[in-house]
Amino acid sequence: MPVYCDVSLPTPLDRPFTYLLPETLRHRAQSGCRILVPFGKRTLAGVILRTHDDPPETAARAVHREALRLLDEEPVLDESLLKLGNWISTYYCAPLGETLRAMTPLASDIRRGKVYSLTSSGHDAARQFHFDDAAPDPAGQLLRLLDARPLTGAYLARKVEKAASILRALEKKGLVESEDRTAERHHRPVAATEAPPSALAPARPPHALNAHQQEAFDAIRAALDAAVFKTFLLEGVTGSGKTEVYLNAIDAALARGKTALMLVPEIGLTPAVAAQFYQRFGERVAILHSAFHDTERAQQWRNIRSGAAGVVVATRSGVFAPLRNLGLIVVDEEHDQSYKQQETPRYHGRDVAVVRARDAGAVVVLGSATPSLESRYNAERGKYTRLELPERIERRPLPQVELIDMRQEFLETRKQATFSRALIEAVTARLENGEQTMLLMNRRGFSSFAACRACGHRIECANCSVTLTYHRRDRRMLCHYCNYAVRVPDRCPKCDSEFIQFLGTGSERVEEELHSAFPRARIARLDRDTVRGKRDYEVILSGFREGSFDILVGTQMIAKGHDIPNVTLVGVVNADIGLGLPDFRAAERTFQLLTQAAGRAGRGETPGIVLIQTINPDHYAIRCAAAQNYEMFYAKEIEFRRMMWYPPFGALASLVVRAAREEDALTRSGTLGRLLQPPPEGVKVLGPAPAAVARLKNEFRFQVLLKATSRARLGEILAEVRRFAVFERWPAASLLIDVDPMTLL
DNA sequence: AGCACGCCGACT
DNA sequence: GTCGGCGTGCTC
Repeated sequence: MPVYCDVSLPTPLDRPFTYLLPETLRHRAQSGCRILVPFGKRTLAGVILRTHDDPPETAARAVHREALRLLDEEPVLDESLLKLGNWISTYYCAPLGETLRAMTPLASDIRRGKVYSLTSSGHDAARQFHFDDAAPDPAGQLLRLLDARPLTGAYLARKVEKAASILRALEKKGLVESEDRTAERHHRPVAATEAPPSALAPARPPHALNAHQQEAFDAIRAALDAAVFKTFLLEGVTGSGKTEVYLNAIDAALARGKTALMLVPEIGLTPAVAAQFYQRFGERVAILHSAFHDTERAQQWRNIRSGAAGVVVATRSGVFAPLRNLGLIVVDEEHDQSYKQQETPRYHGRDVAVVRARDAGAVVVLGSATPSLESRYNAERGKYTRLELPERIERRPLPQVELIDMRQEFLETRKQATFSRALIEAVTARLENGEQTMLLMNRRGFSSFAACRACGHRIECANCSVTLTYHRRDRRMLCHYCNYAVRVPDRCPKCDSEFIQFLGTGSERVEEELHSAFPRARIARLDRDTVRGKRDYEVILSGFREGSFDILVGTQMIAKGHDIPNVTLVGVVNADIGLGLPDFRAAERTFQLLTQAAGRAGRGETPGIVLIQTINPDHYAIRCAAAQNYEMFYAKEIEFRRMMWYPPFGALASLVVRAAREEDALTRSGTLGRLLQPPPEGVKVLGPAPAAVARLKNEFRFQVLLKATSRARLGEILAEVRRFAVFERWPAASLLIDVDPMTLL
């Protein structure tokens, strides 16, 4: 009977701690179970790494304290998931404890009692209090805390005085909602709201596959038969029917007694997508989504764990779903940025999926119309097997794309207009024919900054080195990084001039201009400002699908994977946003966005057209997207990456040194720079230099980029850097390490 | 990271 | 005379 257990705790201290097991727990504690332990003055939940009888080291004066309570009777992380956690922790330079915590979705089992969160109007209200330190109003304080994440009543009571009564008032006003987690530990049936909508109706018969789909599916089926690890890159143009191939592959996995996992981008997991899976697989489907309440997630998790659900559809963190006997992992839209976690552990869901499948001997299908350079390069080197769907289903044509040179438009009209004459004409025609239009404007707000005509001063955020965006609906200038808000100025805060100019059009303004240009059109907008709650997105989109609107304007949200047959026109208002960003992926992202947006047109019977407005009509990302030619783009971009040592060549990591005091950030990044000078063998070092956003949420940031010839070499250097930071007693949060960064901000 | 302890300036 | 600033040190 083991007497001790080694526990990994969610602290930056990157080592396990040993606890004495009380007798009642000795026969029940297993590795992979969560356990409650005392840690200093606090009580923390950690994951048991192993149980053992090893006596404490005589040299160490360690006195093992006693563990308090076992949270799981059965491991929440089995051997293979613990192993995966170790891999993530090493590869992404994240402490194991924090990694394991990110892998277990059952937070609610620990946090019991009432949990409060903001409603969408609560989030709106919270903005007005942000960083408004002059008025330490307790209601504002609560809103501010909850704006970041849901919190327990107990925690809030400790932080804010009279929290309980204020929360009750806020709840009545509809700003706050609460969830009671007392019934948590009882097993309950799946929440009724998420039940299969028509699972009981006669299940939808599978569509017949066309020749290309069949060929792709046959290859996947053969791999499933062989039951060995293999990764496919399914490259299918927009509208080519990738989903049908996935569904067949999942079917085939189930038929072989295996389970299947499908990952989709954050925004892609809509009730409509869920319904598709329920129709095909009925109650065997579990859905994991970060937008669900903890209770819902916990229930789905148990369905998977118990084996009741053999098909899992999930967003990023679903890659840790407790499936046993895993046969297939599908990663849809594998190029999508939302697969990269933007906090510790900064893992890439797609890459973790491949590693998990490798260990499980499972088959992976990565699907996209615009594969990431990494995946396509892997396919080229034979690491992945390429499958192609070069045609749309039912031989529908790809939409016809036309570039509109907005410089020329200006010369001819002498007007700085948002919409070109051609776009106006095309929208008018759609309105007359009862067809629908989607307009992409990939920037939120009304105008992206306000500047003084007299002195040139720009209204900036008090906490970040960025300009504030004018949001007309809120009647405020907002920071898109920290939510700082100020009233819209009518005079320049610097020189008191009254000539304030609002520059840079955003989606809110495009909507407004559409109303003026087409007074009778029914217009909806889809962006982070109109989509606050988890339902808004689907409500707007299904309204559009059902024909309640003629025009849908929005940010990149509208570009993702929807299939709306009556859309025959896609307009890109400004294709140049993002091209100028100081990021080596700027061209790739622009190409992907434009191609995906273009792919929304002409998915029904009537062919579609796409109009792309740009002032860079010669830029290769825009030209290739207009030609809908991935090959051409890849050929060009891969050469750029090769020349510059950027991914997929070598391995990239971003180090960001941050501190509240500029001096601290400067000296530490300077020290780091000197440590990496001269550059170690096989490594290129860029920086230190001010980060793209040099100040963020009141912290100063300096960045160092490491480009290494090999993964192993990068790992060694990063380990050295971490040892150095610990030795120098830098605060754990002052050094951010991002391995395989997706963005350099 | 939290959370303690510990030593120097502006308040009732 | 206290409250409270954040520097330093520890967590089985």
